[in-house]
Amino acid sequence: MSNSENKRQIILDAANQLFQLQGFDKTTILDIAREAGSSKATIYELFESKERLFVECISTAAELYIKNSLAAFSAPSSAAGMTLRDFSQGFLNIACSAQSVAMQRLIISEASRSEVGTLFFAKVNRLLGYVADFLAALMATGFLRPDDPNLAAKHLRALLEAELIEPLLLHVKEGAPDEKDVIRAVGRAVAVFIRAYAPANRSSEQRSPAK
Amino acid sequence: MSNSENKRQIILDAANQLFQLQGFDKTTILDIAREAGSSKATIYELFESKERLFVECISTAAELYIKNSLAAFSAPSSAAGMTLRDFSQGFLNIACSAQSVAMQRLIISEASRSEVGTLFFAKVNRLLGYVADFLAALMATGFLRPDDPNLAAKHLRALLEAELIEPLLLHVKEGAPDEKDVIRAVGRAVAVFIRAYAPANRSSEQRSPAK
DNA sequence: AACAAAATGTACCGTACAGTACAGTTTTTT
DNA sequence: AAAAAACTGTACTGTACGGTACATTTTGTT
Repeated sequence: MSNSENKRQIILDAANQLFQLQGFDKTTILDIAREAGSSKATIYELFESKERLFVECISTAAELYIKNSLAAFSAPSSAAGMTLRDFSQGFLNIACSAQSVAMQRLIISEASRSEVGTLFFAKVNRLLGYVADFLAALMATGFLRPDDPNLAAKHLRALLEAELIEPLLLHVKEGAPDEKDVIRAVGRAVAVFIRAYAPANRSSEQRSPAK
Repeated sequence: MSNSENKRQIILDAANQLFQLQGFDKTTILDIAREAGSSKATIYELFESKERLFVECISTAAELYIKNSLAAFSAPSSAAGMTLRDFSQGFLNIACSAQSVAMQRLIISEASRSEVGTLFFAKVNRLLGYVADFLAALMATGFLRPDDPNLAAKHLRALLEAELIEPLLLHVKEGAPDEKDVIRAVGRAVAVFIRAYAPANRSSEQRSPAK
């Protein structure tokens, strides 16, 4: 029933949960063992050290974060019905989730001690690369003015995160915001982004690219 | 020579430096005592606990962060020669400094355990309030389109931080970026901001408000 | 049922640190 | 110079945890 691969996954899940809930230092190996219904000895059998276990947790969580954010790009109606809003909505929803916020806090906390910072940075850049490609396409169709798509991607992300992320990261608000609030923030951010990157002659009132 | 107030300040400075360098957990009271040329006993004479000492450090650092960011607003040529760029330049320079980055990392790290998150959030909101007032004035003069100035302030800040902050926070890059790079990032962010918040009829090529 | 492999619980080692107590030393005040 | 105050170094308490070793139990296989 519970072969070695299962145990490993169970321990990873437990560790992930506890790290996100309590941070790296305050989570002990014994905590993880108990949560996983396992033992210290088994954890050290399957993982080299607490640090390696941690890195593996973060790596998995970060990969999930990126993959979920990219979901909009691999939707069936990819080329046609894809809009800026679809991606933005999906991205901000993911970014505001309790999981993602906890992960980001963890990564920032341990960045100076661990390799997780570099690891996450690389994954985020991959994500931004995809966004840049998408924006470049919009520039090619004339929906957006021609400009550096990589810069535009960073600006879009920044605008999306402008309203909701900080209070979560600073633990002023707990739990993901209402879906309604996310949608509204996305609307405001995307509107500003489109105005900023609109072609020179048109400054607003254009919603859908290549519909 | 060294009265009680001096000792207190010396200890605060030492603690501040070590907290920023090593984080809360890895900095011991003995470290701080040694760095301050003092002793554990004296620290516990002057401060209630390690946590209180920490909060006082962060509070001071955060206050300085805000005050420095606001420097542009209290410049002598305030009403007249003040431009969006002046503030933006000053703000991003501060925000990219090793001090500020370390402080932000510390705050995020300890936000779930300590009151520093709420404390910092309040101070940032105060800063954003001033920025919003300034932007409201620009809207009144017609340099910017009328819109929610508080939202505009958040968007401006987000755009300013879009390029340079994350690699610092994630410890991918160390030390403040070149002044030149900061200036360039400010230029790009401000240009995008102005386009986004430009009045409906004009979309670019307008640089100075109320010159 | 018998054997092998995996997993568990416990005890242990070394280390580390917040906070306290205090005796002795230095500095300041009178 | 004497008295008071501030400061220091050290030792101690209590606690905690990463990692290892191992004897015992559970699980899976033939």
